[in-house]
Amino acid sequence: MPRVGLNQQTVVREAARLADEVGYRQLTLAALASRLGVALPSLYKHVRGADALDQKLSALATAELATEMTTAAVGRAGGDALRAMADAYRGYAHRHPGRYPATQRVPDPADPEHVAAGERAVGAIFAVLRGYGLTDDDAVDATRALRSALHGFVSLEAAGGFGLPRDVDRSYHQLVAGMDVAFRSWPRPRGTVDQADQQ
Amino acid sequence: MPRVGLNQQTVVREAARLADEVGYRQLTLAALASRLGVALPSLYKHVRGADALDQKLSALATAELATEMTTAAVGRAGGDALRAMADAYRGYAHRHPGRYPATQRVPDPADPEHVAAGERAVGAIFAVLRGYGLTDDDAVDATRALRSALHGFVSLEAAGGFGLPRDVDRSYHQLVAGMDVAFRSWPRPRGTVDQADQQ
DNA sequence: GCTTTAAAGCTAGCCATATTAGCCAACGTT
DNA sequence: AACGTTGGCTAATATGGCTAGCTTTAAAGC
Repeated sequence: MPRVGLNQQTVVREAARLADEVGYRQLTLAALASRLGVALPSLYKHVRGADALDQKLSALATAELATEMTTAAVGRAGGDALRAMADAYRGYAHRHPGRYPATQRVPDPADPEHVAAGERAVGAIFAVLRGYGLTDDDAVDATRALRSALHGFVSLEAAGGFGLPRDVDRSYHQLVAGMDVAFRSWPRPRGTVDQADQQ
Repeated sequence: MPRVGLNQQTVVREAARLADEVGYRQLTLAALASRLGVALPSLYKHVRGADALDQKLSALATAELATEMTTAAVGRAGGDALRAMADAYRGYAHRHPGRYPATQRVPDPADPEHVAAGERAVGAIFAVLRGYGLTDDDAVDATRALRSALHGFVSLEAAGGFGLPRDVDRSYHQLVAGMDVAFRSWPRPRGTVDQADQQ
C-alpha cells in the first residue's frame, strides 16, 4: 500500500475544491476520502473528524474571502470602496459556492489563523465604513448591517429564493446603492454629530 | 399495540415544536418518532420522508411568519410599518429558532398552501414598500433588499456571528432605520421619477 | 547500510439516521 | 360478525461518522 502523502493542508484544500463541486452540504468524509484515493478512516490521521474539517474549511474560506474583500477596497474610498467590496463578496460566493457557507461559521478561538481571518474580514468592512465617517458604536452597527445585507442577499440567491425574472445583478447593485445612501446619513441615536454630517 | 392516532398535521406540528427545542438541524425522524411515542418507520405513514417533512415544516413556518408580518403592518404605513414588520420578523425568529430556518426553503410548487404562504410573506413586504412609493421593478429590488437585510441579520445573530458587546437590539434598529432611509430615496437606475421623489 | 520508530495507511466493527418491504392488529363500515 | 383500510410494527439495507488496533512505509540515527 503505497502512501499517498497527505497532510492536513492537502486534505482541507481538496475538501474546499470538492465542496465547490458538489455543494457544502454534500461535502462528506466518505466522498473526500474516495476523492483523495484513501480509505475513510485514514482521514483521521490528518483531521480530527467531520466537525474539525468543517472548522478548518471555514478558516480557509474566511481567509480567502477576507483577502479578496481587502484587495477590492484598496485604493478606493466611500461608495467606490463599498461597491468594489460588495462585488468581491458576491463574486467569491459565486466562484466558490461550496466554500462560501463555511465562512459563516464562527471562528474557533482555539485556531489563531481562523480568528485572524475573521478579524481581517470584519476589519476590511470597518475600513470602508471609516470612509463614511463611521466609528465606534456606529461602525459596529453599520458593520453588522452591511454583513447582514451582503450575506442575506448572497444566501437567498444561492437558495434560489429570488424567483421573479427581475435581473438579480441589478437588484444587488440597488441593495449596495441603498446601503451607500444609508451609510451617508447613518442614524445616530445619541445625537452624535461628526465630520461626515457636515460635508 | 394501541394506536397513537397520528396524522400529517399532528406530525408536522410536533416536528415544529421539537425543532424549536433542539434546533433545526437536530430535528431528526428518529427524535420525532420517539417524541411521538412511535417507531421511526411509522412516520412514513404520514410523511413521505425526511425531505417531505422539511417541506411541510417550511410551509407551516412560512405561513406563521407571513401572518405575523402582515398583522404587524396592519394599520401602519411608511417607516412605522417597516419597523413593526421588521420587529415581527425578528421576533418570530427568536420565539421559533427551529422553525425560522425552515422559512428559507423555496416553496414547493406542488404544495399550494406552501406557495400561498410564500406569496403572503412577500406580499406583506410589497405592501409596506408601496408606502414608500415603490412599485414594479423598484419594488422587486427593494423587496429583495429588505429580505436580505432582515434574513441576514437574523441568521448571523442566530449563528452567534455578532461577537462584540455592542447591543444587538440596537444594531437591528439601526439596520431598519438605515433601510428606511434607503427606501425613502431608493435609487432609480432608469432615471424614473415618481410621486415619492416630490414630497 | 542496517535498525529503529513515528506515522500513514489499512480492515473490522460499532452507532446513528433514513429508507423500503412486508406483516399484523385496530377500527370503521357494511 | 365479517371485511377492508390503514396505522402501527419488525426486519433488513444503505450511507455516514467514528474508534480500535494492526501493518507497513519511509525517514532518522547509528
